[in-house]
Amino acid sequence: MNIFALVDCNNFYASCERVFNPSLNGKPVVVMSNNDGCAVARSEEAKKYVGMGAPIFKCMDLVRQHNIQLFSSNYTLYADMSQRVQDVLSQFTPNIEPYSIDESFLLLNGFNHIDTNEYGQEIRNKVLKWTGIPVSVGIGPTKTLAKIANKLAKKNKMCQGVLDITNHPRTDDFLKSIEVDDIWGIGGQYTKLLKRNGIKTALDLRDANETWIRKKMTVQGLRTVLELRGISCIELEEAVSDKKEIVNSRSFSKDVDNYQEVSEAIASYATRAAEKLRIQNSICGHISVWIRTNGFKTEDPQYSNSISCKLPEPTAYTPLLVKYALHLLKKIYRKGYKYKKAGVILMDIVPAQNIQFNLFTNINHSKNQMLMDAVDKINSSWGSEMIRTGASGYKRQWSMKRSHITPCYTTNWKEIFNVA
DNA sequence: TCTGGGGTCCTAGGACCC
DNA sequence: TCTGGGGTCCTAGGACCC
Repeated sequence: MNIFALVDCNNFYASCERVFNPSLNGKPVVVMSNNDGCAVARSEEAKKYVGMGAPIFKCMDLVRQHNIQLFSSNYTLYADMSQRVQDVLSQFTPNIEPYSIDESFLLLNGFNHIDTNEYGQEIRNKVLKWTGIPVSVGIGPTKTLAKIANKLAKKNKMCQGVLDITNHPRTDDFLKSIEVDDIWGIGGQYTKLLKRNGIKTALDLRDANETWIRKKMTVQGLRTVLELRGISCIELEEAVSDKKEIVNSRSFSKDVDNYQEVSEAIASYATRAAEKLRIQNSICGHISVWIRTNGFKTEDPQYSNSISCKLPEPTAYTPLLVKYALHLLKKIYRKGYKYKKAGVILMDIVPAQNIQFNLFTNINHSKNQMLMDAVDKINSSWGSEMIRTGASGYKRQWSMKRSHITPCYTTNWKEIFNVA
């Protein structure tokens, strides 16, 4: 039998900000999404005032009233802190899967001789001591059950942040206390479907009819049911796999009503997507571009469209990808709308060594490659977009708003010590 | 004034081929 | 009056995750 542990950082982004500013301890802290749009992380103290995903501009009264500390998100900092947490976790087992920026699955097979609750406490204490980040640990025989155990460990003060529900005499009570929408794999649509059919808790779902579930919720739903029964269907994925699709998209900080600015944004997004593509040493064969107006402004005329094309040969060469992205944008751009959001998607991604040169194009691949290597090196040491294509603009008034950003404490000493 | 961004998997249905 | 069937590939869209 497998033993999975899910280690989840508590209120991760808010906790990261606190590590470098301990005066925030005990105070309500909220970290905002890009453009300082909505709440994406809240300290315990802030949870009663600001909902998850709540638009911040609608909460400003409460923010002032309770002196809630607001932060723009700083993903450079959070990614580095995430790596530190993983480094600590990897001391506890060789089998580890970083699942998201704030969660990791650990496989504890063969650890039968130890008390898993104690081991969980050790993990918790060491991560806190070495990184400053508080975590919760849930343990169970499947990933889905480990997720549930983690939820219960967070909810229940008595657990002190750790709960193992493997062969627990109160398993049925535990499952009964979990609503279906709190189960990993059950989102809004399936919750509606299940509740309509009298399936309200994890216990109900565990005991549901397999055939019905398969028919209504595909094999993925069936897997969830089996996992609730303790049958492990979702394995640990230790190898970090290459992305099959790379997306770069942003909302603009203001409405944009001219082609020039939208095209700067698209060029800039294509540039960033191409960088990510090269980081995993891949090339792409398809590119897609989309734009849309602000759906919240129902009084404005709305437009949204997307378009994609196959590239003459797979590439990771920024100038070429920018050229195609702009070519596609021209086809879907319509005058007379106020645009709010746009994106570039790279698809048909394969390893760079799989390149099949097109006999009918005349491209100097090794020269292009050397140029991209040089640009990537410079940008990674001197800051992203230090070198960029002219098409991505100079003034860039559309670019993201981040009014409450903290320094990249762990990765940029120049910034911290204010060196020019 | 102000409402995030980046991914994966599965299925149905159309296109196309023999 | 009569108008095939089966396989495969691709894409769009829907569901989910953090």
